[in-house]
Amino acid sequence: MAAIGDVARLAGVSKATASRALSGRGHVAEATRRRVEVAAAEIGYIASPAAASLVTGRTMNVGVVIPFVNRWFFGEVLEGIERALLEAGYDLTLYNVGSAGEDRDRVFDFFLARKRVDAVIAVGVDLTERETASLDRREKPFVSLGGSGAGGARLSIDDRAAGALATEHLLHLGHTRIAHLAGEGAASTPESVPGCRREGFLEAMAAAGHASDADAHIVEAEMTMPGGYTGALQLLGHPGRRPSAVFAASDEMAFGAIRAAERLGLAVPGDLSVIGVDGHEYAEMFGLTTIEQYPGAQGRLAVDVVLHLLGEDAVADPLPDSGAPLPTRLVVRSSTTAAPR
Amino acid sequence: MAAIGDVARLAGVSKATASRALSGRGHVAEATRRRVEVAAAEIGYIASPAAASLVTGRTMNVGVVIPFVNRWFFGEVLEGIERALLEAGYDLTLYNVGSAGEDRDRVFDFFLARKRVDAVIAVGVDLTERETASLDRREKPFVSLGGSGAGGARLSIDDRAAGALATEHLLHLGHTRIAHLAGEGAASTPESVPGCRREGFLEAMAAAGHASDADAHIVEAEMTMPGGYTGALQLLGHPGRRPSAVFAASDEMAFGAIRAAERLGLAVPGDLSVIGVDGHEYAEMFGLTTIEQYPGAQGRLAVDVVLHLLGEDAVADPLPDSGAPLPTRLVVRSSTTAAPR
DNA sequence: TCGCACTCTGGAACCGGTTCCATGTCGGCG
DNA sequence: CGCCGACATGGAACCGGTTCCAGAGTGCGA
Repeated sequence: MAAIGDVARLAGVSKATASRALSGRGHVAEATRRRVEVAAAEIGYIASPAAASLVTGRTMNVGVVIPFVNRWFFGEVLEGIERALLEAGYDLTLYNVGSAGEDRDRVFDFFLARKRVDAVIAVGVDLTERETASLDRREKPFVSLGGSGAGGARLSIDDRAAGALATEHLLHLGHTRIAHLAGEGAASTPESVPGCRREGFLEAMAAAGHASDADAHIVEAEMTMPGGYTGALQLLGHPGRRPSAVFAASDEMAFGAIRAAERLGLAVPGDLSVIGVDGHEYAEMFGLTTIEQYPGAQGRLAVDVVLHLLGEDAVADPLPDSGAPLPTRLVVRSSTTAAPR
Repeated sequence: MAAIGDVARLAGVSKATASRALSGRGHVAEATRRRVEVAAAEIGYIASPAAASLVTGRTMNVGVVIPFVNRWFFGEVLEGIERALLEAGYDLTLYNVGSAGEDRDRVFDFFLARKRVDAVIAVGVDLTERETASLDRREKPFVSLGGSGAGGARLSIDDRAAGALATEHLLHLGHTRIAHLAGEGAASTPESVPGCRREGFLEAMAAAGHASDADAHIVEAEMTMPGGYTGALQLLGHPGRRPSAVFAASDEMAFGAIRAAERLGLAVPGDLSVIGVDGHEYAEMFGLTTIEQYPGAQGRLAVDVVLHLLGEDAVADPLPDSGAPLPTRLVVRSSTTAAPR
């Protein structure tokens, strides 16, 4: 294998100069630099990142902890992160861990604690105190995107506001019997993403004077299409007090709800209005009204923040106010309409 | 930072012995090993992988090249790979690159060529000769899963047979006007995954004496739900010669086709039978008949092969015959039925 | 003309492990 | 009883870069 010593010898300089020439740090005469570069190209020299990180302490590698890759929001975030890291010359090490468990502990204690990553991005993970402490102790910067956990930078939309906005949209259309397809754990963990969206729903319903109705019309389910499907079947199963509108905690759930409604012979939006959250790429096809968030952009932003934390000065644009929620937008399509009188 | 020298000193042994004790290689007295372990735990010692790989040449890291993470098959494969690598103590570095382009060259020339990964798994990527040559030159083992490319281990289902099987299922049900929703590039690249499935379709149709019909009934589209939706609208748009069955190249396309049919007022399977390929987790919900493959298991298998190539002897079960296609299974649900007379 | 600052370069230490080789000890066997 | 081999351990080299420090050469202002 070609080492930097070989390059140096071929170029007739010392290892020190060769290193400076190739890395661009320190003073090297232009002619020398060129000679070194030619020599390096000639023998197909490739620097050993292991050797470099041994002395610099940087691995040029960012760990990403994410509970799913196969749900749209998460996949999209992951793609955004990947692209941004690639551009910055960083590698992305993937840790696909979900709920607490042996695997999760293993990742935090063994993989992340090792010196293989310079920083960590946690997507949709509610970090425990022990976990953030472990990261802090190793002085690893981390940002969490759409998940709770003290310490570190935190990025997320205002899920409470999103839930309220979606509900208000339905209220403005004249709906009063509005149901909510909540994500798992919404009731038990109010500070989680599904929890906040549920809170927003309850708040808006209460403000409109429908507090008592609201509680009874919440069903929790997996935030997937089948989850939304079975949840909606439950919600719509009692012909007597059937809701005229459903706020689904995610677009995938909303798709499932639409399908369930059609299965029951209910027209959307004629008999049932449906609104979701995400801005899923299939929303257009389903004609789904939704609160768009921009997961790809969120991923790229998380990378910006992390690079900034790492002291990478290439991050040109000033970061947005930390703490300010990420942008969302209500997009009205054909799945919501005025309540039948 | 605690280094192995500190551990050694605390335990009253040499660096060499400490290293042997912690890594488990070579002879160390049981009592000594215990002393070293206690010392390491006491000061919270964590080995530097950079230092280790500098001398051993192994990074305990596998690169995964994958064009999408947000399509079900790919996401599922990725999760399978991740889990298996984690169990084996390897890290997974993700390279999300699709079609040829600057990014792709950059990944192969810059990222993969660097010595950061011990091996590469390419999922659904048709490797160019230049790319495989580059990997070979660096002596990096690689396996490609569901993609073409000479050299290296190759894992995939028999896509031609899958296409034929799906078509035959429809033929057995008495359908004769069968359309095919093909994936992009099916016609132009016959050895690609969509290409093989299309070949299988044509073969089965020809064998049944419907060759002339078949050609006219193929539409290519993105292998996604909207792709299947718009493709199906095209296929079903001419009431005169409307097909009575559709073979979609992927389950996601099939879902889109089902939705398109319903949008057009066609009952599935009454007016239109639909079959897909994948065994998508939503197939049950849609009642979709499909050719199941097992992407999660495929991912794990790819890891087994790669670890075997790396000389990891922990791979217990003997690998299946290389070259033999991966298993598939026809699962009949409610989206296919006998052709209307 | 001298001195200072700045550029360019090489030597050498160092990062933190692994591994080769040498040394020493001990038990078993002929 | 002596020898051989297995086991246990330490010393030192080494992996391949980066960086500190020192020294040489150059240009410019006082």
